[in-house]
Amino acid sequence: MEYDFRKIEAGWQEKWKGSNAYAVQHDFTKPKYYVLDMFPYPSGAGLHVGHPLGYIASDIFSRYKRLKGFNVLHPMGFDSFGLPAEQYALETGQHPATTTQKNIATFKAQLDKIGFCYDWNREIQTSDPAYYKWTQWIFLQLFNSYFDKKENKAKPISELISSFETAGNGTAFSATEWKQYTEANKQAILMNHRLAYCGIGEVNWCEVLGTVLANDEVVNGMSERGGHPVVKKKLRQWYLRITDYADRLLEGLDTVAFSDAMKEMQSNWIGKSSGAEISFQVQDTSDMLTVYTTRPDTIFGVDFMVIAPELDLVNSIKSVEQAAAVDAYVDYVKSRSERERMSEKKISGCFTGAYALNPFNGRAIPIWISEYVLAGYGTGAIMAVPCGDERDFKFAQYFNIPISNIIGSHFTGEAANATKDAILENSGFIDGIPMREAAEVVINKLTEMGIGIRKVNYKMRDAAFSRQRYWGEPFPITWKEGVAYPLDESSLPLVLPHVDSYSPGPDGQGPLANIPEWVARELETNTMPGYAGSSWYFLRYMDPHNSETFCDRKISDYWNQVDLYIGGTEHAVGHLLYSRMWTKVLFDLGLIGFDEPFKKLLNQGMIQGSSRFVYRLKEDSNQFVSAGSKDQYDTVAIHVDVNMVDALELDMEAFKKWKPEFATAVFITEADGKYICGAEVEKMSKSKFNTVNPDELCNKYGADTFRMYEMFLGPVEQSKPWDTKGIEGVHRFLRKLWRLFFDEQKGAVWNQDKPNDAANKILHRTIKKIEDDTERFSFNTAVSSFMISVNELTDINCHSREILEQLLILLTPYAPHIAEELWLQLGNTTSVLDATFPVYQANYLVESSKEYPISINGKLRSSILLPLDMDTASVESLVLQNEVVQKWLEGKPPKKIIYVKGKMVNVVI
RNA sequence: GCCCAGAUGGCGGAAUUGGUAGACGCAGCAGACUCAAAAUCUGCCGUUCGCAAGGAUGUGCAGGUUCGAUUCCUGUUCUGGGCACCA
Repeated sequence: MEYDFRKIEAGWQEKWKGSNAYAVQHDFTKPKYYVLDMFPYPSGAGLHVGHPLGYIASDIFSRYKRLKGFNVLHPMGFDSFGLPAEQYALETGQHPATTTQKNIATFKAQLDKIGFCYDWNREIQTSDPAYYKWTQWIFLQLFNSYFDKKENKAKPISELISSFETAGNGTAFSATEWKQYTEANKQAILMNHRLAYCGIGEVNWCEVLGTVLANDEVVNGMSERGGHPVVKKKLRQWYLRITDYADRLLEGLDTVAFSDAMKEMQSNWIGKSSGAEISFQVQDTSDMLTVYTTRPDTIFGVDFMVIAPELDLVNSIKSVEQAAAVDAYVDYVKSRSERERMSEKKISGCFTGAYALNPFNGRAIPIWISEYVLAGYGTGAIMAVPCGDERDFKFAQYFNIPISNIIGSHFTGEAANATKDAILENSGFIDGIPMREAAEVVINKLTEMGIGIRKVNYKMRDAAFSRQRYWGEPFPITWKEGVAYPLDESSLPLVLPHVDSYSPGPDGQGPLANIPEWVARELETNTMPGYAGSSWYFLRYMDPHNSETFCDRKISDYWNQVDLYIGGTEHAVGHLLYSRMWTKVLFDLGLIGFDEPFKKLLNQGMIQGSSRFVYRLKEDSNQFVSAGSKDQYDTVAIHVDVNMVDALELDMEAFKKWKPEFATAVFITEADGKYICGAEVEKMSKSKFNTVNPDELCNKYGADTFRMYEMFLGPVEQSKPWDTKGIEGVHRFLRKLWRLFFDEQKGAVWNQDKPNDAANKILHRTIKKIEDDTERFSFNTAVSSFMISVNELTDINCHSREILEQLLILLTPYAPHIAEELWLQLGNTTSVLDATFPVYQANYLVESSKEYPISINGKLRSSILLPLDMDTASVESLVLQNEVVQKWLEGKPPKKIIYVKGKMVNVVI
């Protein structure tokens, strides 16, 4: 009987489906475990081998926890709103809903082939009205809430209104004044408090295309489609007040098991700093220039000011002489994306002709504009201290601005020194004070003078929450006379209407602005961004069909936090921060019982593509030269489909058949007649012809082989290029495992023999290793220890059912199909999915002696077998008697002997 | 530019707490079985000197700490991810 994996896998997938083997019950008496993957965006390209890496890891862990007796929730769904579907609709006229459904069907078929244990009854799709009804509902909760800074939590906005009605807001208006305000006025004030609010933001605007572009669609300041100029345009936008949660998002990091790198990325993104906001009088005007600085102690070292070119202040302070230069520079900056501005190495800027006055000595400080100062951070203006800040120093040098020194010998004039350890010089009233103490003194003085305050600042900005797009959740908002009103909850979902054209609406509005009925109802024409649906989807899986509420509180109390969340680091600061914020809001409003969504986060690495190239001669487009001699010609590298290249050797016949233009290709080969391709690691993408389809591998080798091979590639967290070579080895392993049970000629070879000590030792060592490795997500080493144990059981000719049965349970999470089949063949009547994970027994692994490595001066020279319980003196004397040691000692006594019990011996001479 | 991560044989990787570098697998080489092939099995397999025994050298690069460093520290190079409208 042979290992017919195709029959076995198809058969079991069918049976498991039929028996609802993966249906999850709300058995509140069982301990729960929630394993979640970041759900995919169902792109038209289908699944490639990079997607399943994390899914396989989570599937293994889910199945492992199930064997360990947990009630495991392991759902899957689709993040099905998004730009590519809309783009595709623009190009082909097909409705995004249609193409999205088609793509989802493909994804599901592909996922099912790999044998995942999803409970598809719980599938969610963010573009399904039954789902986004609740996305809209949560948006309304955000809209109807404000952040109470005293209590550091969200509350219903009605509470804020009643406090305005009874006590005003304390400073700006009284209760009486509030009551006299017009409705529009009241709403405008409330808008400043809502967690979801409207404001003005800048977008990438392309006049020619008449549309707003994503950063992705802008290349070098031009639109990707058509290459038209892109400028920034101010538009009304929705925002989420995530900055109010900055501190809690920071503190929450201490309560979750994310990698240190992940925590650091998030905390850098939030970018909390403390310092002061200082207002400088602009010379000969009544204007004040307010800067944010973390170093108020350096105020006497300020040699110039830099303000963001887009600030309105620029226009009011620029001098007549500088006006033309300033306007030209502002125009230049308008054409630059924020990314370009931040990564520009070339120094640029323009003097405004205006001066600010140092409040302590009245010194006139020139005010410049430069693209490296961004309007969105701090006050959009900085005080530049070239002796203490590298960028300021370079700027001063470049523009020949004289540099003052306030830190004495700490500043050489060659480079800035950001030290905080200097004693201040040339610093007026803080002369002679250590910098660390001076900050405090300066802030107090500024506060006294009424021109400065202590200020905590965050780099993080409020999250832009609207898109001028069609394929997203409509906002449940109507506009009446410029005031936004929420729709009644009972009218949800506000269904995305059908459109005939996906072209943008007038004045940068989205396609919804083209629908007369929509506009007539004064509905918001923006839609929500891609991350709206993904900010709370982990909750909906718990209670996916509830039509009364987004998720029943009793149910969310049971399933609680996601115990293990698996996904890529590319979501480090986007999705993860947004979903953490939403969770905190829902918690504050009492809708759920926990305020961090993900207890443990595992980041899977990205599987990159390994591209292959042929080199076409520039002078003759029909000739292709092998990589070995390409330098002798003038060539163009062309991507070729990796599936027709064996390692680096091109299948020349397949290449000729690949595209008609290559049918008569002529090859300049290596001396042995082979055509060798060039190789490069790049992102896996259809356009680079480096994608490998999991379906084909499942067909050829089976899902179990594919699963184990993906794990065997290396640590899940690590990024690596895909290479199909090597999958044979894993397949061979499964066949070898099969042969422990069945012989092709003889049939069953497994027996009821009592296992010997050697077999038990192999089994129990494997139990321990698989359990340890699985717990620490070291799936690659787990696969390797399966290989080792099968090799060893084969070597000792062990076919004992008692051993093999336990091994199958261990293998179930990794290779469920073959495990279930062999389990059945051994005569079991229940599914191996519900078996109990074996318990490791230490007594089989007790050793009494160890082969110790013997080093001389740290270099391995020999080894000696020693009893583990031997005392140090005896060990040392035995080691010294060893002839290799004696040879190295040359009769002299050793300087030192280091004996680490159970590890090694090192003789120092 | 800024933030984060990574680098070990021909290749993917192992070494879990500073203690035998290269487990396991791929590729390769030699052999067994076979009419032949496939499948399977056995042996070899970092580099280098040596007939061998054995030695030297070796974890991106340059230093340092230590009896001992792939592991810790400093600097540096390259590669990957993110940088707020791709998801």
